[in-house]
Amino acid sequence: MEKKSDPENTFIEKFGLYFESYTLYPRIAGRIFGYLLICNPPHKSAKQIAVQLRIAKSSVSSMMRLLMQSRLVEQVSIPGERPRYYRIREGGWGEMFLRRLQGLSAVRELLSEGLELLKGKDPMLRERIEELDGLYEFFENEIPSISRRWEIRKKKVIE
Amino acid sequence: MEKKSDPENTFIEKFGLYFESYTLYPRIAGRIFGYLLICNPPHKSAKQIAVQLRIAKSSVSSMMRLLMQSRLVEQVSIPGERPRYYRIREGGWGEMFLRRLQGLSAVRELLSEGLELLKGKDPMLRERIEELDGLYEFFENEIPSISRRWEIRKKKVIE
DNA sequence: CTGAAAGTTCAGTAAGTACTGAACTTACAC
DNA sequence: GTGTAAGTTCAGTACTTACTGAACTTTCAG
Repeated sequence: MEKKSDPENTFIEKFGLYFESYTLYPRIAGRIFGYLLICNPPHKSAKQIAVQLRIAKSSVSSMMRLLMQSRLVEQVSIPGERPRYYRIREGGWGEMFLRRLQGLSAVRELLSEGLELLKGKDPMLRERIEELDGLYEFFENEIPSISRRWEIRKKKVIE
Repeated sequence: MEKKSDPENTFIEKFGLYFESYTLYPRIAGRIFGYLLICNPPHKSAKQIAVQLRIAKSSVSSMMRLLMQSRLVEQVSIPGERPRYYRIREGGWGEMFLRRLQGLSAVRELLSEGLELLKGKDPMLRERIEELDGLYEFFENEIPSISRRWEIRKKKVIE
């Protein structure tokens, strides 16, 4: 009988909670990702994951789809072995991170609708929204140089 | 009888949904914030908000507490008038935005627990986590210069 | 081919949270 | 001071989403 609160499980549970609040994916997806971060070997089958985390294989199935779609996880096939294995996809998290940063300024479209509503009224009334919009405009402009520096830094690490 | 889908309400509802998914506050808090972004005059009492948005005054009360705590909204008092009024607090959103960026790298602590678990094992196994940690380390280092540029840009707008 | 394991789908339930309404406390205009 | 409106609290309900289990389809080792 396996303990439920060994360091591995503690890490997995914490990561699940983190994942839930930062990525808006279900906790269970985060547990799986957390497990794939620390398991040995680094690839596991759906069955192994279900058994290890004590979750339904249907949950594993749908979470795997989710993690594959978001390109955080990839499949590995092993010759002569029937099940497919899953492992963390290199660079996947970084790509998602950047995608999220880029997505942040999507709110500007909504804000312009707000400005539209105040058209013709006292310009002072528009300042509330313009301040907010200015922030996202600024941030939008920051992204390209951030990603450029990130690419450079990645290369340096490889060398 | 007031229409439910005039442009104001559409904006408020959209903003509520946006708020919910990006700030992790309840949708109703976003509706209130959205209303305070477009209302005229820009300050409203709890009662006015409750009536306008057709929500319980208890909800307004607790959401106001939330919005005040996060410093997105501030109170205004008007002499000879009993109710307190609320309005968008200048700079509040930007401060929250920065706080969130700064908070992002909190995950590094968790990641170091993960590395701990792989101590003594094949160094290759650690790469999954180190890559992730490297991303947050990079981003952490970016924040100061981003906030510096944001401060500069804010000053320029005032001039 | 074929049986058995791998993998998917989906209806139903559990769990968590947002929101309300009613009962209450507080504050101030008179 | 006092009555009334402002404002708070909280138990309960409604709503949403996560997760499961069972029934199903697919895949492949033998």
